[in-house]
Amino acid sequence: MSGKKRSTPERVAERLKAAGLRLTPQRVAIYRALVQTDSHPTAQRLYEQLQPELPSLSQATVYNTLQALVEKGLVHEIGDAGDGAVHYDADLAPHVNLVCTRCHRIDDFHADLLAKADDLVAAESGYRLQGARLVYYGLCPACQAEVAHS
Amino acid sequence: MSGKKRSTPERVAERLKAAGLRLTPQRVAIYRALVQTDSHPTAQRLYEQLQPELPSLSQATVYNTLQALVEKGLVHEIGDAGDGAVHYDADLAPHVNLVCTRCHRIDDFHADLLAKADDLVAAESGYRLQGARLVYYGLCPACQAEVAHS
DNA sequence: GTTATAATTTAGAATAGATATAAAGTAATA
DNA sequence: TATTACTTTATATCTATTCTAAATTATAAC
Repeated sequence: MSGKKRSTPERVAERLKAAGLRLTPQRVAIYRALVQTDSHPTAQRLYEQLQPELPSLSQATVYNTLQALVEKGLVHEIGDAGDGAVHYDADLAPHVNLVCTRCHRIDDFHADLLAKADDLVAAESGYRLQGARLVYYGLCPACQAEVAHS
Repeated sequence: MSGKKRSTPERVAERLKAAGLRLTPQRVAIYRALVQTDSHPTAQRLYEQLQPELPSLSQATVYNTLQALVEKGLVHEIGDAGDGAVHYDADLAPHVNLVCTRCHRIDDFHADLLAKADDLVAAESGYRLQGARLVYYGLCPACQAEVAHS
């Protein structure tokens, strides 16, 4: 809900590497931008924001990179906020997103109570959780089985 | 997660009326379809499903109706599940949505623990909550003020 | 350092979910 | 039944996202 510090920018590169991603200027810039903001930007927003810094950046790269980051579990998709665009968040700690249905802003709300729900949900549902927001992302039991066989 | 009964179809009409919406066959059909399913359909899905029953139905009507239902608080937008389309749910009780990042299905998970979070979030954030899912939809304080003045 | 190669970026075209528009139809009220 | 505002419809349009093919580049091996 505030300009609270999110994460250490210096570790952005190492975290990308640790995830098995090649270290390109585009990826570093996109991931760093996400880590440094609380505003849950869309792909378009990131593209516009990084234009000055990376004039050759293409929209496809932003989308590709975001997809890679989500797959590696470095950022979470928040989904759309009624504005028809997907929002992204690099804050992986369990927290509530408050989505304004009028102006489409997304605020954060941290509450210890919510952390306790994670284990319960995971255990009883059979999902493998990939995040803990007010929407839980994960693989359903059927998909876990299919992935294991491939 | 199961074929659990959702709501009484007979009350679909009265609930539409109580919300101040005109009673058209299209609206009744769309709202009833949402109330009767656990599958969190998209606008497109609803359109296809209702084709046999209402051959003249247009996509715009589905979108218009869903928007009206959301505005009146009769259904919730779940947002997209990684498939680029917005999903809808007529189950207004607080519950977790489990979104599979692979096959994009959305399951439900009810937990009493979550109900307790509502009041806390509402009180401390200043939002007026319109729903309680793992994403909370509502109006932010700024929007509440603006709406009050118009 | 070079080189090889597989991943990545790029620009632009293509796709598809969602919205806007204007005309025709219809529910609700008196 | 007549009126009127609200709805529906079909079509055109918008725009977020994905796809494609060619050019580029990060990484590892030499």
